[in-house]
Amino acid sequence: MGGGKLSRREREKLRQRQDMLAVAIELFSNNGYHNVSMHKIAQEAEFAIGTLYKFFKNKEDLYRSIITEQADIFHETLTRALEEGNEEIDKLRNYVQVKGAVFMDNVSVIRLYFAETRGASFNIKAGLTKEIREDYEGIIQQLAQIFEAGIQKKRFQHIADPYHLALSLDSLSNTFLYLWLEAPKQHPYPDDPDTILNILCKGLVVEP
Amino acid sequence: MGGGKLSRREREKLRQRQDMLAVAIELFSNNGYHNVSMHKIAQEAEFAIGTLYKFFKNKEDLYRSIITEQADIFHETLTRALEEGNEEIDKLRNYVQVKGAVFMDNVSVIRLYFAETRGASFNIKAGLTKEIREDYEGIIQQLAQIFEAGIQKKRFQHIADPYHLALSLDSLSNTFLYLWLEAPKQHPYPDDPDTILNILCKGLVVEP
Amino acid sequence: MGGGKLSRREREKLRQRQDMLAVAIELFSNNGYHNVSMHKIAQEAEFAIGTLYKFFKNKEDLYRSIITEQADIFHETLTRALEEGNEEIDKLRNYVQVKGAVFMDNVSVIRLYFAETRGASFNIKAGLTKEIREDYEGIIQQLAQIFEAGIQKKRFQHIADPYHLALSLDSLSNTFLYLWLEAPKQHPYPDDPDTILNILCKGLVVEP
Amino acid sequence: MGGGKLSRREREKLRQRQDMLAVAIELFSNNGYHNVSMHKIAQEAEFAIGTLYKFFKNKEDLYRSIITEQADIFHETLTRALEEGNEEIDKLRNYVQVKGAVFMDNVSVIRLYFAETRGASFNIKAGLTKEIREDYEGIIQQLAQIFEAGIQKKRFQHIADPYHLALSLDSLSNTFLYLWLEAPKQHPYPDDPDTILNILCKGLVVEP
DNA sequence: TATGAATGAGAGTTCATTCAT
DNA sequence: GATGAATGAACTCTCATTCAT
Repeated sequence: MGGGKLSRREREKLRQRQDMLAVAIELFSNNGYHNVSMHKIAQEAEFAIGTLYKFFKNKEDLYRSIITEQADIFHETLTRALEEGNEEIDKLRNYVQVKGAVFMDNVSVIRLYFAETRGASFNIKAGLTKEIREDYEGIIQQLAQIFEAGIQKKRFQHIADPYHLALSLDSLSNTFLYLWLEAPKQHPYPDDPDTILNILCKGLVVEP
Repeated sequence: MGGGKLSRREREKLRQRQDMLAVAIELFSNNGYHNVSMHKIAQEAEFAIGTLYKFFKNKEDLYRSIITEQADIFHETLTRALEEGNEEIDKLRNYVQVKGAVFMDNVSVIRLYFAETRGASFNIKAGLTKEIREDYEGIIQQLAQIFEAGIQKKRFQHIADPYHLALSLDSLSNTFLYLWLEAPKQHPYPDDPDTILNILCKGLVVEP
Repeated sequence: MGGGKLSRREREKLRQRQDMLAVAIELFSNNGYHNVSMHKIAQEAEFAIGTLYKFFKNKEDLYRSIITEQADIFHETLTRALEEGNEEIDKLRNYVQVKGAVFMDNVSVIRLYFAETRGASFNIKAGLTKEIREDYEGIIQQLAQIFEAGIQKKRFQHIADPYHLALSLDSLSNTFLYLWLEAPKQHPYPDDPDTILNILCKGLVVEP
Repeated sequence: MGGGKLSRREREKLRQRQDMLAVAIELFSNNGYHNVSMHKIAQEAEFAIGTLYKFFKNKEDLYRSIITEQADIFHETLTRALEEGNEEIDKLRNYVQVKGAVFMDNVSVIRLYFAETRGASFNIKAGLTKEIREDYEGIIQQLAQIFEAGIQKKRFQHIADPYHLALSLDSLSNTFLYLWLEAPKQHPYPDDPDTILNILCKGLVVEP
């Protein structure tokens, strides 16, 4: 992002950190938090165990770093997607499309993300989840407002509570992402966001 | 259910097994697989640890038993719900209603079920999930056939691939179950299945 | 002590506990708390590490058990010694003699005891020491009262504050115990307690 | 001390060494050998860890340096105190007074010193102690000779073996130093050395 | 047959020490 | 010469599993 104002040392450090995180994401994603040891992560990342602990003060901190950093990226990207476009329907299309893109670019991390936002994540430590869920809730609220605005502007029918509609749209896009995740070739995430929106909106949009 | 030919001994054994499973479900559901020890389960169920191992050959086997047996009950119940009613729309209504009922009666187990079918089931051992997913897939296929039939009978608009519609309906009901799970009073699971079906079907059903 | 009302199981357990404590005392005494690992203790006591942790919930608990249990025995024995005899000088003689006997019977443990009551024990955990030091202080107070009584009865000269005299007597007996500890044959702890008492009391006792 | 032939470089080095030692003394004294890391020492002394290792080949060497150098100062000071004064009683008074002064000026170091000469020095490595104990033994011998001379000159009564008297005097002054250490205001180390000497000598000195 | 004491592999974490820069 | 990032042996502690009683 920014200029190149980091010293060689700092750049090197950042790269090491990224390497460790990348390995950890892969392992956690494939095996689950409790089935991955710090030694395993260190080994796969080709660092000594002590080095790993120089970067992350403990296992939970490493996990927390993954989740919060990745969630930040997702949430920011999605928030921005929801702000672009004038028409409500365009914002929704953006959301579906961008969500697909960003998740498909981060396959490994989404399992962890899903686990934290939806699944039975047994709060590796209570509170971790809280922050993320609040961000997630923020997105849903944003979506809900878009639905509400659309309804008020008579663009959408008032077929359900806007908050429910928001959750539903998110849920539907997740469904397609799951499908794709399990068999990417057989079930590609739709290029056209209307494929997903139609399921929700075919009866939603007020025909002009 | 089956005949009545179980000896007193066998009945006693079965009851012990049920007791163990019930305790394990509660513990796993509240704490997660890795945060529950075999000792804890034995203790809470008031059996010796050795006795627990007489019934389940190891921790994974115990977990697998819970998941598969409970999933069987769910799937059977849901399958039956999909067979009742003549009109396709009634079958769907049944599904949404029965699913809500059965899940709300088994709060503890659904977290585990969700974890296995969707989110962060890190395959306690690969293959566990497979069996359940196949059952789950069966339900979805059944649902898909109902949608397809409805479309062919011109009861439903062909707004999307029937398989996608099936997944979507299931996903929407899950969404409402999650909501209820997190705040039962604030977000009751709708009494009227149309609340959920409308989101999907408002534009789906062909107005007569 | 009491009858034999312990079951075979309980007796066995007690014996195991004693074995573990005995090994731990020896190791801690010779090497210091931080230079002895739980594995080492388990190994020397010929138990699995897990068994050791069945008896003591952690390393500190094991150490605490040693110190408090042994200190209890010492303090009780010394307290009783101070209560026997009519004349103050006899009580002091008793103290010096019994202290020598009890310490010489528990060579290993006294290093640990000294470390906790006097030496620079860096409070394996603050508070451990507190309890023991209070017991120790109790002994000193008892001694001080004896000196005070002796002075009031004109048996002793008032050559110093009774509390200081109490500490001094204790300190002098420690000095002889140290000497004996380092070279038992060359520096036997005096059979005759007056050898020690004279250093303090030659000018203390009022000649009749 | 020696000539003045140290180069600026050498003087600088010496000062750095002193700084490191001073920090280490404080930390070891407050926390104990095993609860202080080399990193902590380096950090507090504001040197790089590598620099610390340039001055001391390992942690033990650093500790050994503290103990031996400080002990040297103490022993030299005490030895000189024992050489001043004509009368034996004055030498003893000097000893008690100077020992109090030097210890009270070096509070931090005396805990370590006590640990090494008496209590729970668990031979950070056997042999460390040896050197110090020999020095200490030297002091005690010197004291013993003073007692012996006093006895021969009929200044002191022969109430006990001179060596025992020497140890006893040292022990008594330690007792008062402990007291002061734990509660400086409540238990000041006596200004008048006779407060301590009387406990030992009230009956020792032959009244003229 | 049911029991639960005993086991020990393996987890997370620390820190003395080294050595390339 | 000074630095401090990197190392990995060793520590404390847990818990799934076994087997003699």
